[in-house]
Amino acid sequence: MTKRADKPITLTDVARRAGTSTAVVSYVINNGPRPVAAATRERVLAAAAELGYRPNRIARALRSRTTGVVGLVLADASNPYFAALARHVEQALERRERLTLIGNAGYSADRQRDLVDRFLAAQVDGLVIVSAEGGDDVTDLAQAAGVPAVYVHHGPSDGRARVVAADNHDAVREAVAHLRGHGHRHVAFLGGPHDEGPVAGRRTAWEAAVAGDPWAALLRCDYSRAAADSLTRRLAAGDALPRALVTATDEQAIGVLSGAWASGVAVPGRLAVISLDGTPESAHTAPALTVTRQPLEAMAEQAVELLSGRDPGVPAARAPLVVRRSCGCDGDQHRPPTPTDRPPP
Amino acid sequence: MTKRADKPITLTDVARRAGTSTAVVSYVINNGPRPVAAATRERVLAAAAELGYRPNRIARALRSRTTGVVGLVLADASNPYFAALARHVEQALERRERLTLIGNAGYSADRQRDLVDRFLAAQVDGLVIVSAEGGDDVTDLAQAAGVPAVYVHHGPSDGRARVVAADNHDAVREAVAHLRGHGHRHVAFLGGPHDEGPVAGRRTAWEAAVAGDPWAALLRCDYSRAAADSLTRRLAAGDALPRALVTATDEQAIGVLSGAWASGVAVPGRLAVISLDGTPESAHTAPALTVTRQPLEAMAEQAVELLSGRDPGVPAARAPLVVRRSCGCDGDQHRPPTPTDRPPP
DNA sequence: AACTGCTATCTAAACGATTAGATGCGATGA
DNA sequence: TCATCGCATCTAATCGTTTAGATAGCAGTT
Repeated sequence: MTKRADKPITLTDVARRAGTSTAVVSYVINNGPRPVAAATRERVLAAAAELGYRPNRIARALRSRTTGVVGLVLADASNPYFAALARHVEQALERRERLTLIGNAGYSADRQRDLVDRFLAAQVDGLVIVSAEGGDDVTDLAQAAGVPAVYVHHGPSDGRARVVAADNHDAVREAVAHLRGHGHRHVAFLGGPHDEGPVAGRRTAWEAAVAGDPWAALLRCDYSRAAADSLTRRLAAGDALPRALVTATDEQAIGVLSGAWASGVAVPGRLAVISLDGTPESAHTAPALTVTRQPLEAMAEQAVELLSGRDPGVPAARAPLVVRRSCGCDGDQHRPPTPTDRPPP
Repeated sequence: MTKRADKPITLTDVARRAGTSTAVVSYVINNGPRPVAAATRERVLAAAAELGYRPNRIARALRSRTTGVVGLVLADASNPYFAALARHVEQALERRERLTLIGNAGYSADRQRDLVDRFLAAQVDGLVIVSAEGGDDVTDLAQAAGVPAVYVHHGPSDGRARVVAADNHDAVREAVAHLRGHGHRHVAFLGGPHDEGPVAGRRTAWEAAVAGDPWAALLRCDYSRAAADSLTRRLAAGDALPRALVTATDEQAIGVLSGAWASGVAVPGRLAVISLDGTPESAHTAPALTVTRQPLEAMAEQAVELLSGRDPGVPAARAPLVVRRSCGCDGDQHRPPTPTDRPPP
């Protein structure tokens, strides 16, 4: 309790107090590479406790060349899907007693590169890159620094980088089949503006699922609520809305919902919707979204595991169909919302 | 381009190559405390560039006792309000070329303390604590380590700690007045389960605004979508819903919306709603929420400014009323959603 | 010629931990 | 009794920067 802000306690202080050298103190603190006599260990522990000693991780990092810090680069922290992914990555790292440096690239390849640069200068032990289409390939930077890097959700496709992404083929097939089960002959798809990326995988999966149906419409817009909202209003105004729609992302689905509401289009009555993300937000839209829930936690866990060099080898978990209201089912309309969707504070 | 992963370039390498001592290299790199002759400076810069030298921030931190890293502790990263706040804090730090260590306390005072402990061990230059009611007071820890700490949104009320929070009095008054303008005599309030915290400030502001109206109902539930959703369903089932409601948070408002939808209650027709947060999500609910938007960016900026010791002295910015649909106005129903709400990727 | 003042640079001591190699010492075996 | 072995511990180098103090060279003064 006598520690002063202006004079932090160091290893040397503890050693002096315990009447040993700094080496033994170090051995005790981290069950060091060499054993210490029980009596001495006690003395050291006591001294450390009395002085309130806290190891200086910076000094440790300098010497041992490992910081216990991992850099997390986000394409867009505003997007709840990415934000949820980030949360799970942070938790997975926390479980392993590592700290998370976070940074937001805002869809800019330059800023992404810059961030990785700064993280590397801070000597991170690893990099997790939650990237979107158009994200720069920073594998070379990481490799030059000898730091392991893993992409999550989307990564360069040249095979040089490790990428963790869920396989959506089954999920999309299931979503389309479910809407067909509601009697919809033609199931449309709302994809992203470009053709690359994991969401393109979703699109091709949809194409496979509706193969042979020339009336199945492919729509495109940005992965944003605003874009999907105005697209929906435009289609509604031109009476060109499909009756059943699978959206690539929750953001788009939420935009569709608000656009439909504003246009007086009933969901699911006039337009049935299933989204392919399943972020927590999807449980409390009006109406609640039926989704195929991405295994975000498993993806985060796998990514962090890959950083440690261990290759879990497990294929990505499947995305289960979560039936709620927007597809035309009763969903949980009459049950209280499930508490697992968002635990109360 | 010849740098190898296994042999990082150090100051010494650059010095050797430039034919100088390490001191001058250091002086050049950071426009050091001493001047360097122009010619020498050129040689050093050239050598550094050729070798691809990147200063080791860990070593620098050890020597100069400043890491350029700030710790950000979040009460709940799942909550979009906190998440948005976190994003703005990260951006404010980014602007000052500082890195952000992030951690999620999950409403646990123990974990919050633990996180602060670990951040301090990592020698952060400052702490930003986005806390909720019940968050532990960690000022003592930070103070003992001589690290500046700032609370955002909510902090200990004993006056020892610096706390940044928006003043909501005017905002609440404005919200109530707006609903009265729509002809509602009695404006109810949905607050949190407890009475402490900044949201209690919102509650007392409401009490002041509806003073003299004995029919103005005070409702309470957790700050979660699920809780507000089921509360709304229960009230609707018992025909006990108010006609006009101000909610303390967006999360609650969104829960009210989904509960109302599931109960067949029309918003804003049967129930008018205004929320007091104004996170980006609120623009794309069905119907779009009328809110008083918290000046999150200003709060983040102010918090980070406080960390640097400068006291901006500015009072918290007011929360402006953003009129959309849920209050009964036309809102932006017929305009496409404003692009500033969520920029497309 | 000796001295003063500058400037540009070098030398070397920190920062706080980790850890290989040296040392001291008691027990064991021949 | 003396070498040998193991254990517990100490000594000191090291990680890559920063920066105060020493130094060298040169121009200007007296």
